[in-house]
Parts: sequence; C-alpha cells; structure tokens
Amino acid sequence: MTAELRERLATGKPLRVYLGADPTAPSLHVGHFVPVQKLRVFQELGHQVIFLIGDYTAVIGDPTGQATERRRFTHDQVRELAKDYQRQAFRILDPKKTEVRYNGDWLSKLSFLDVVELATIFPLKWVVSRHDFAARLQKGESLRLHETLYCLMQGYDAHALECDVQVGGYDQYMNMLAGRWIQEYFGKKPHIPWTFPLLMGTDGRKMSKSFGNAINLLDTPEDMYGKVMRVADELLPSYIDLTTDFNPSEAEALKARLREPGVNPMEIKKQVARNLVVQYWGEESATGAAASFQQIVQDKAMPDELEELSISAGGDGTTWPDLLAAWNVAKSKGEARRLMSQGGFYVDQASVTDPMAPASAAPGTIIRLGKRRWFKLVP
RNA sequence: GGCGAGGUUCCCGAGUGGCCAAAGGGGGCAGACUGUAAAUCUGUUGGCACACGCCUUCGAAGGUUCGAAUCCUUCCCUCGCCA
Repeated sequence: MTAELRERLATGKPLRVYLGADPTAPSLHVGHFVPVQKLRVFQELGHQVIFLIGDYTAVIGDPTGQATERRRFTHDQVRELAKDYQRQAFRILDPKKTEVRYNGDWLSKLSFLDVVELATIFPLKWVVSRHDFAARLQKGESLRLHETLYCLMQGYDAHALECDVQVGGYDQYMNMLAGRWIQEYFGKKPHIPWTFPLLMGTDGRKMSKSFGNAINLLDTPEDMYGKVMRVADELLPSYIDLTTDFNPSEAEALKARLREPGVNPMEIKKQVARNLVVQYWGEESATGAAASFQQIVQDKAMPDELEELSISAGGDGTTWPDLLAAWNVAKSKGEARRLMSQGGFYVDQASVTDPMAPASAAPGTIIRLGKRRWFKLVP
C-alpha cells in the first residue's frame, strides 16, 4: 500500500489522517500513545489529522486481542474517560489543527437495516478466521455476535470521515481492512492503513498497568525518564522507533550505534529518555529529569530537594519502625523492620539495621530508605 | 430450559478437615554485583507483638465440628456443553 500512499501524496492535497481511540482505559500509558505520536508527525507535515473518539464503539468494546469477552462501559463512563484522553492527546497534538470527532454522531443514526446491509459485505469465514476469534472458538470459549460487529462500526468510521490514512496499532489491521471494504462498497477510494508494532512494557511483556511495567502519561518527568532507563536493553530499538520523534535517519543512526561493540546501551537509553520527556513535558523538564537521574541514581547522591517529614507527626513513636509507619513512608511497622534488617535504612548516611534501637529523630536529620528515597526531618 | 465447571492472599495459580497466613510463578521491596532504575544472583513479601502468641484473609451469609479455604445449606457472580 506504499504505492497507494505515494500516489495520494503526489496530488499535493493534504491527507486526512485519522486515529480512532476508544476511551476504555482509565489510565493511559505511552503504549496507547504511539499512534498519537505518529499522528503528530503527519500534523507537522501539514496534513489534516483527525482524532476520533469512539464514544459509540467503546460501549461495545473492541474484541481485538481479547482472550475473553470484554468488559463493557456505560456511555457516561466513556464520556468521562474521553475527556481525559483528549486532554492527554493535546499535550502532543496541536489542538487548533486537530479535528476532533465522535463516532456516535453517525453510528447512532444507522438503522438496523443499515447494519444488516453493511453486514452483507463480510463473509463470516473472514470474520471468524481472525486469530483472536479463531482461538476462542477452538478453545470453546465464549464469543458473542456483538463482538463480530465491532469491525463494521470501526470500518464505518473510516467511511464517515472520508479519510485517506488511518494510523493505529498492528492489532487494528483487521478493523482497518473492514474500513477499506466499506469505503469501496460506497464507491469511495479505500484509505491506507498504517500500523505500528505493539510497544512492550519496560520488562518486555505487554505494557500494562497491572504488570507495573508501564510508562504512564501522568508520570512526572523524573519518573518517565527513569522508567525509560530501566527498559530492557533488547527493547531499545523498538522504543526508538515507536516512542521518539527522531527523524528516520537519526533513528537509524542511534540503532546502528547500539550495535557497535563497546557502546554502553545506557548512553543511547538516555537519548531516548530525553526525547520522550521533551515530547510530553518540554525541553526544560527533560533537562531537569536527566540531571536528577544522574545525581540520584548514577552518582547515588542526595537530591537537592528533600521531602520533609515532621517529627511531631510521628506521634509518640520511639523506634524507627514506629516513626516510618506513622509518616506513611513504610506501609507498616513490619515492612519498616524488614527494610532495616535488610540493610536498606540510613540515618545521616549510616546504615541502621536494628529495628529496636531508639530512634534519634532530631530536626535536620537526613534519612534514606533503600537506594533513593531521601527525607529530611523537620520539627 | 437441561447438564457441568468454577470464584483463593497485588496478579496468575496449587491446596478437599488440623502440619495453612496458605505451594509455585509473576510483580513489589531490599541486598550483592554491574555498563543503568538492564541482565544475573540472594533474601524478603497480611497486620500487631522483642518474643510466646494474637488478630484479619480463601465470593456472601448461616450451619456442622474441639478445629473449616477445605464438609452442609441458602444466596450472589463467572464460564462451558447441549437445546
């Protein structure tokens, strides 16, 4: 389809490029935003980008890749999530140049007859041959008719938006193809699907909040930077491709550096981390995040600003576990004791391992938990 | 509608009357090492208690028992097969 794309670019007319997002995830991570980042590239090149909020499709729930039937959302929940989704997207996209649409605007107007008419386009065999459905059928797991209709809905979006290009995860390919069929059915030129591989979490598994391996959009610049630094080395090339906005030659150069003998992946990782933070938080925050990583993690030095703990808030605790639990820096006294006996507790840089020792909590004392949680005691 | 399977600690998953705060894995935390918050290795992982131990937890509520995650009753929920 590269040829089709070239052909359309050659006309010189700005392309209509769309990304559909079903707001069903309460917390978003950079994996969700790979297509948004790509959308921005189109925007910068002067194309018309469309951010489609799947308020209607979300109620059904995209079955793609689902091992079981998907949880469904109410319309109200979806609207709430959509607001946040859009706000996050506009950290990257230029709101003034972005067309925001809701697919409920057209999908809600289709009659049952319209739907049946659309359904005639698709051979059932094609629908159920997709790997996720096929697997569920084969294992004898639940698959319901509404799930097979999802691709009609998303396909109809492409038609309604009269789009030229659709960006999305690789897993959306089937849905995108459905869109092409529907466009052709209505006598229009089919759009060009542009898909990207799935971004893996920092540990190489699927990025997901429940795995704790996600880089969240709401992470502070420092966290975002740090999490990129803990991405497994092997994943670095895909992070370069999917999360950075380096131009193609810069990206290739970075990946080539990575393969050179004697090159420390850490150095490349720092460039990726910085690039990502700049996109979401801007130049200044990224510089700050880089500096604080160097200081706290690499030099193992004390950060410039320490969180303060009020001694009086420690109640009448007389041992460190009492105080740490009262301050809420440890979940429980037991956890604090464990931390201490494992050698992860420091008072003014000296390790304190006896949980029973009386606590010397005086204003100005610096305490540290583990490698990088620093606190300063105040009255 | 008929028949069957199942709901366990943050997640997955073992556990069929005491040895169960509950195997194993994942994740988390800590330590060692390092090229980094990578990889690897080790330890640890409900709460309170210095400790003896006590308390809360195995879908919900009751019950049997000296004793229940395990047995019984009712209820709620999930899933499959057949129609």
